[in-house]
Amino acid sequence: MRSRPVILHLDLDAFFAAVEQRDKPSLRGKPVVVGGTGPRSVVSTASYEARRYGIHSAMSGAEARRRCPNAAFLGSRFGAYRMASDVVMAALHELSPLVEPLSLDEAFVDLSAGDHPDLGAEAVRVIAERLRATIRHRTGLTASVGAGTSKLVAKIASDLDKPDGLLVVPPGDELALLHGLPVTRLWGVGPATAQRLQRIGVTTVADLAAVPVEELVGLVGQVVGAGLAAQAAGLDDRAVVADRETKSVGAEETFDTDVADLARLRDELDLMAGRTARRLRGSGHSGRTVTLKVRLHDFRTLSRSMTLPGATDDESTLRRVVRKLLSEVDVSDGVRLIGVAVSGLSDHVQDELPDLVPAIAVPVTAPAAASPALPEPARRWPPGLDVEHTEHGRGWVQGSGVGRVTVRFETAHDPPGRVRTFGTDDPDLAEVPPAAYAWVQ
DNA sequence: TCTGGGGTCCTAGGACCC
DNA sequence: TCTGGGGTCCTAGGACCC
Repeated sequence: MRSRPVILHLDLDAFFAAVEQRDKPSLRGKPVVVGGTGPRSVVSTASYEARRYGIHSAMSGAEARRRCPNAAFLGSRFGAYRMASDVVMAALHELSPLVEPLSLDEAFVDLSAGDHPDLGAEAVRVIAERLRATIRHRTGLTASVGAGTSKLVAKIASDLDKPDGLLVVPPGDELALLHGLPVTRLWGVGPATAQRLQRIGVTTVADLAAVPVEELVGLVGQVVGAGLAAQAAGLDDRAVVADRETKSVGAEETFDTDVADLARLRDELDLMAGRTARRLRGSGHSGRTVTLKVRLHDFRTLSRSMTLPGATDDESTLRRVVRKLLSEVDVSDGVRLIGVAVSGLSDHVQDELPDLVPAIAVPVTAPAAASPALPEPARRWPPGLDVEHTEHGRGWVQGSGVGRVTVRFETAHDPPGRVRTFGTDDPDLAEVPPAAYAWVQ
């Protein structure tokens, strides 16, 4: 526990959807859903307008469409989100070197490591308001900020005054704040734990605080049990940790329909192994433990792993290991997801000695017959994609189908723009990377 | 048309070593 | 012919988070 409210938690409001509304003026004030466009996809983020229809993160796209068929359903534009996130994280680093990102849109900051003469509640409020204004100016996005004497309190506080809010919890007010909340607001209380707690009559943090630690430990295990007891008592001295090390890297994919064909599964597995290897190399890692993840048609999830004598980031090694692991799983009833992950990471890529990789007997598949002159794949125009037309300029894909693509021509600083329709093979139309947001002076 | 994709952390059992 | 205990590594599964 700190004596002053020096821990900030910042959370960008409806982040992905807010970036879309910022960059697509015609969608401002309207229900926008990012994700949920594919047959088995789920919602990543819903704008506040869409939330009024009951749409929320992790809801299936089908359900979201049922609730609000007229919402704009867009694919993710990670490039744009990443750029906005980088600007926000840079603003946080101006306050303190101790910044711990939790995701693209969330981070803790420990102000006590920064250059601040006064960190009383009122001074912290001023710092946080200035931060929110800076972020609004540089990114066009709103952020909610919570501040308190611990991570626990700061995180809860940022959530209590959302969106576009600020709540500084003065030292001494922590328990009063926590005890009124449902247990599900605490770290580590998901559906399973919430259900167990409910069975012993615990639904609020105040209820939880009345339960002896030993009983909690018996109910949910040593670590979670002790953690819950501490949170209920308002005790949390976890440090803000900058530069957390990556522990694993992987790639996975859910199929539109279940796949039972072994050759097809192996092809998909090769793709996942390739993505994983590229990501490993991109982050300068290599790892020893290779894990295959398989989700069966009935949603049961299996994993098979193998630890190699030495660390690797090599695509063909991953392919061989993961194929071997696949041969240990019965996939004849169909598979809905397949994934590859590498853990046991080393800090940097090592020279791989060939004899470190065990010889693995892999079922040999006939090499694909060299197919002459593959037909040009059809150009894909997912909704939300950034495009540019030689005559009409920049815009985004509003929809596509039956050989046509509809584009709205507008950018962040325009008024809502006009819509035009083109053939999907129009040579004047091209995909472009997301534009950087121009800070308005 | 139920249930993504990127992760982290914990538990429990068995192998193996001292 | 009795039988320990601690530590580490590996594997599989599950809960949880954004």
